[in-house]
Amino acid sequence: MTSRLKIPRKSIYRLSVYSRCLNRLLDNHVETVSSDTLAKAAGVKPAQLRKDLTYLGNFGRRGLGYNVAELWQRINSTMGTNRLLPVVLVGVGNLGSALLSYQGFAKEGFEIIAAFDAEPERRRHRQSAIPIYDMNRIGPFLKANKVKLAIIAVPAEAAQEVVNRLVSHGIQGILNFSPLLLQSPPDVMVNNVNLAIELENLAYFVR
Amino acid sequence: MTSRLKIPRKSIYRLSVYSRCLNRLLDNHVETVSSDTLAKAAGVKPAQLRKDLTYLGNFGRRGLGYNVAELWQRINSTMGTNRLLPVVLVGVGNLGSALLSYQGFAKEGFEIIAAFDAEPERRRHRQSAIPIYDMNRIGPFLKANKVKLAIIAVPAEAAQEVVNRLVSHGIQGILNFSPLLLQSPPDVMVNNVNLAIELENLAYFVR
DNA sequence: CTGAATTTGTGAATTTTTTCACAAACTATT
DNA sequence: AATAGTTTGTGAAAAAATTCACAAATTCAG
Repeated sequence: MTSRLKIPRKSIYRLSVYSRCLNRLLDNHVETVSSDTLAKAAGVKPAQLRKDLTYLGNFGRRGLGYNVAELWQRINSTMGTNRLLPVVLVGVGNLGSALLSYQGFAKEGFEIIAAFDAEPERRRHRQSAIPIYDMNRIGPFLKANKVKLAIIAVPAEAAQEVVNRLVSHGIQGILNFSPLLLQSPPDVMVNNVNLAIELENLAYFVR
Repeated sequence: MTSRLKIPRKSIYRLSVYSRCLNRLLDNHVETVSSDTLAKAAGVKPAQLRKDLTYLGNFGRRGLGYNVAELWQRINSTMGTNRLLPVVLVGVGNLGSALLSYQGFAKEGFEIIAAFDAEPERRRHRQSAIPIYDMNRIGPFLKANKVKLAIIAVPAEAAQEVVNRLVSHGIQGILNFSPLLLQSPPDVMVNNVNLAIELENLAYFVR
């Protein structure tokens, strides 16, 4: 029941989507929502939504639906989103500097506490409050701050080396924006975001 | 056999990954590659790779592997990546302006030919050669340039309206960076990239 | 040319994910 | 308090995706 590790990866992913939809319902002071309504908002089938929610326990009210606040609570405590999670960014080029000033992360419970770059002095042009350090300081920093998550947005040719380094310093999750497949130990989870692939994928269907 | 619409979505996605791996092999003047080697590079199982490739026909040589150049050809002609596809960007905020200067797209066969924003005069600070227009000029532009693909990176509250507008002007594929589920007709394909969700997903497994 | 070693292509088995469909639980109304 | 109307929770069915495993094709070394 509460054994968290059994929740399928895809369900986890969708739970995030639900949480986001719930935010909007909370904003609008909606108290109760049915699987049908929420599923529509999240772009999934109602049965799938209910199936996903059963991993969190049973707390819907038949005939009425789910209490928005409670559902939000449950999802977020399961996802561990209630505390701000420290994250570091590696690579402050075009994409990296955009991610630095991207407001979205903070809003969702993540805090980029520092950025690292091979040439930090080149990146000083931003007024962001987030410090940008030289790569060679990353090891001690990660240990001192117990950082477990990293976003990497470095050029393809540097990516693998960065990963090795991060892993050796205890990083457990990596969000990779480099257009390259990264080798990593099985206990380190890597999520890849490849913008070019996303577009290509789209282009195929468009013809 | 050649009926393209039958290739599963996920296979299409992986084909892009293979193509990218092949690029590197081509750079290194490797002539032949086995499913085993390529699969390893792409992070999939060999059997899955071969299964995916059967959608493109049979052209591997048993005992030897695949001709790198031919395989690349086949994948790219199937994916339609041989010609530069025009794309527009809507929303030139933090993320949008990063995408504008992101070199990756052009390298992969896409060309952002224009950007649009509700307040284009605010966005003039970049030295990019790509013109930034006011949103109200988007309709005629899309028609004149036969643009079928759009990237949207606008705030959540504006996203749906932008989609409606794009769709009404013939856009067929949308790469959505807004943290919101978009309603769209079934014949318009939307790929969502939600950075916060990716991180959250990672965070769950990290604890 | 022969035989050992590779590697593809693919039906079939397996696993995973999604969907169905309906009894049970509850609400709301009168 | 009875009835009609919702909506959940979930086994079971279906569909989709992945993996297995092996015959057939081919290479390559000697």
